[in-house]
Amino acid sequence: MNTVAYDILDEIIERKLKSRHRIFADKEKLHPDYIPDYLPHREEQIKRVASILVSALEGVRPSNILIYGLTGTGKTAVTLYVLKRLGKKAIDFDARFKYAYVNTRKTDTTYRVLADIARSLGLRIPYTGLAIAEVYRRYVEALENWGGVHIVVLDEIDYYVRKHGDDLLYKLTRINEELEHSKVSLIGITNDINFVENLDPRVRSSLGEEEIVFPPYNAEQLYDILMERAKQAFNPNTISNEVIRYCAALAAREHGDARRALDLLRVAGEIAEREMAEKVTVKHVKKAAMEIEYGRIQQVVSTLPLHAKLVLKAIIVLVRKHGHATTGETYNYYREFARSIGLEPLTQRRVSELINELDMLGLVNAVVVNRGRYGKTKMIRVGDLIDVIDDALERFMGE
DNA sequence: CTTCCACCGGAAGTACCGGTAA
DNA sequence: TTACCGGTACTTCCGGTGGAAG
Repeated sequence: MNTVAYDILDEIIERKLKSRHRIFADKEKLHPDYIPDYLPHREEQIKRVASILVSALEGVRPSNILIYGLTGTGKTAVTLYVLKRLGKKAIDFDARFKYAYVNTRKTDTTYRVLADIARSLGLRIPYTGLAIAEVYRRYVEALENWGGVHIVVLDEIDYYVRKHGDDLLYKLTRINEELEHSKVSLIGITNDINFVENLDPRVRSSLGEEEIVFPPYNAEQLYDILMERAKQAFNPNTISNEVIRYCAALAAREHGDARRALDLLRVAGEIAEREMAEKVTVKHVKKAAMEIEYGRIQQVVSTLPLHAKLVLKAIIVLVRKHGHATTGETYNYYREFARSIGLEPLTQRRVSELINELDMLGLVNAVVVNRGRYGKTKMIRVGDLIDVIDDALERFMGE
């Protein structure tokens, strides 16, 4: 009896192990953070970035760079690609060259941004406890002791500036005035082109010494990108041109987002593998599109603070009833709901902010409207994913 | 043309937490 | 141990506002 159970288990494990390598040869090649050796349709941008930064190898401070482009247009990939190459060359040239990369959406406080920059020089900075001025002091000190060219990449700076203003940017653009033996160059990456307008003019002119625009990819270019990666990521004969073309077309519809296209391809492959299919098909891609969207919602909803969940629930109930909701309606419903489960409700001011946060997370759509005599409020709507959101909400309501 | 609704959203402040340095 | 720091998650206060109604 036992042997039978083991046989079954063995078989499952064996089949699982076999199937794991059936579709993918090297899934890493499709990972969002992977930087490939070849970036199709970005030769221009690579040249620009590289020609600006090479002077670092001679110890000369390169101009600051501001990079614009929508999500998934290769901004981060190109920047890191050039910096990595330069880092290797620096060894041959015996040049003192280092770089820091900070995504200011993920690392979204002044302290942590500065700490990460300082850490890239090998400093040990505690997670908390120090004054920001102290972290800055240590960074400057380390730069002076080191004496090289430090390139600081601030990715998605529009998010940081919106939240905390441009004080840090101002400080960093002027840091060279305090330095004698070292130099610092900044590379700002943003997908919001308008964001520069609300920068301090001094910061704007300094950061924008050089500006590079990354246009969106079209379907054909996306196809080339996917093809290039698919060759490495998939086993032969597991994926067709048709499937790749389909992924490219889907992503092209969304402002030519290459990351999206690669995600689709990777998840489609995972689904095919799970289903023990021989090949990835268009059907798998369609499933992947759904799975990515559902997964995102589950993830976002599950990490929402309790009161944000209650507010979201209130919105869903009201939208189901009337097709839309306003801040006032939402607040009244939320307040009674919170009281009914023995919670002290938050203020309307705070709830108004929570609604904005839900909007930014893409769970709801809130637009400020003026209804004349009937006042000014936010019109809140929820897309066709309302049922998916509600499902996730029910599942994670008890934290 | 003026009123006035139903909010918006900035500013300042409070409480708390996890942490450091000396 | 004590003084202090930054971040989070709020509250309190309040001036501001576009446009339908009067």
